[in-house]
Amino acid sequence: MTSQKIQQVALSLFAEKGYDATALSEIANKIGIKKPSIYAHYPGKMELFLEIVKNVQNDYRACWFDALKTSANQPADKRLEAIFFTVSTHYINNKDNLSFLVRLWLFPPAECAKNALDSMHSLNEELLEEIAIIFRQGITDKIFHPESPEEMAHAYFCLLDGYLARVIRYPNFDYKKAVSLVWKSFVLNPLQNHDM
Amino acid sequence: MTSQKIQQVALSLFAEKGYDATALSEIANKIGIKKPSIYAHYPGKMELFLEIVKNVQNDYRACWFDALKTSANQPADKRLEAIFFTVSTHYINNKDNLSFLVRLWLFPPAECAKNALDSMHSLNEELLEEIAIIFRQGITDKIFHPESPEEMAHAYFCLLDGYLARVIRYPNFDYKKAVSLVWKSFVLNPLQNHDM
DNA sequence: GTCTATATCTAGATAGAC
DNA sequence: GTCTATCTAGATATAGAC
Repeated sequence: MTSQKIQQVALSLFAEKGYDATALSEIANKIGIKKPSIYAHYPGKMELFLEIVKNVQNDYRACWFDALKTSANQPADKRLEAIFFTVSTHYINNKDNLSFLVRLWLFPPAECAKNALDSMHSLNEELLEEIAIIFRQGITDKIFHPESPEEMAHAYFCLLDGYLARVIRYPNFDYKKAVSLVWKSFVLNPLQNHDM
Repeated sequence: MTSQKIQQVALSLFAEKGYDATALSEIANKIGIKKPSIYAHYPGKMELFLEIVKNVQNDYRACWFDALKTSANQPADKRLEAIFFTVSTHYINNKDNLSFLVRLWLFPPAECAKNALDSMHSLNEELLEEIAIIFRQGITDKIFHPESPEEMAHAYFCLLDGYLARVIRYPNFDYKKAVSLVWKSFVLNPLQNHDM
């Protein structure tokens, strides 16, 4: 279907160059149609963009809740590690989605900045709370030292977000190797495992 | 001087809305002049942008080398902590510079992407190497376990970059408090300090 | 649904008076 | 160095034939 092809090409260009620097004519050229044909599928550029936003956010949420569900029966520390690996691997294999999402989160188009930030914010708060729950459980189970679970969750996201941002700008890095070391550098198990 | 005022307002707008979404007329309006007057100070929009790039990069480099120099007589673990605090504090107090720099690094304007990425890349490689040197020294001094210093440096930047990205999107967060916990979550001293 | 042709708008940039 | 007036290019979007 042409609508899907438009979305796919638009996602890639929006991810690479951003909303403002991407012309509808460029999208049309890449798929071999003329610019006005796009308007048979989407009312306008912003509507096309927001449709992609919706899909990329749904993919993000799906990836997270899959990781949360799949790891549900593991202890807190192993669970956090599994989620880190699952989410980062997902985005190493979907770099367009990764760039689009990070760009949307940090620097949304000025034209829809307020709404985009609201939706990303609530999505992030939701996941932050899920991670805080795991830290809280880990503290109850005496796997972690008793610190603020919310702040530990923030620290967790600092590392994950920093890692994903690096994936964007160091595309030739050996991620499979790096992810282990990055993860090992994060204190997860100070009560039991003092030798790493 | 008017040139300085233009740069200052342009930096703030480029940081907030990005290069493409910022109009010269908007810059002019904010400082109470008309658009063509800008051309008496800069040959064009891109030249103005690149001038700001140069200054923001110089500020970044200066901040880093100041942190490196000031901490030079401390042991490796304390040194890395001091640098983390110095650099993050600098950018918490200069949010325009922070947004501009992160935007430039992750999503430079399509028009100058190749050159901008080249200069940011070499700047980052330079700092990555400085941090790797500190890790290497720490391994020699038996402060750290013997891992790849380069990869440890990458992990260090993952945490720092993730923290700084979070500063952009959670401006009301208590950073002074958070930076300690974020830092404590990073394994620095496994050979000596097993109790954090 | 796709096309050609065109309307409309806005932005960067220039000319030239003061 | 600043202004008014203008040029030009390129973008979104629309009209209407096929």
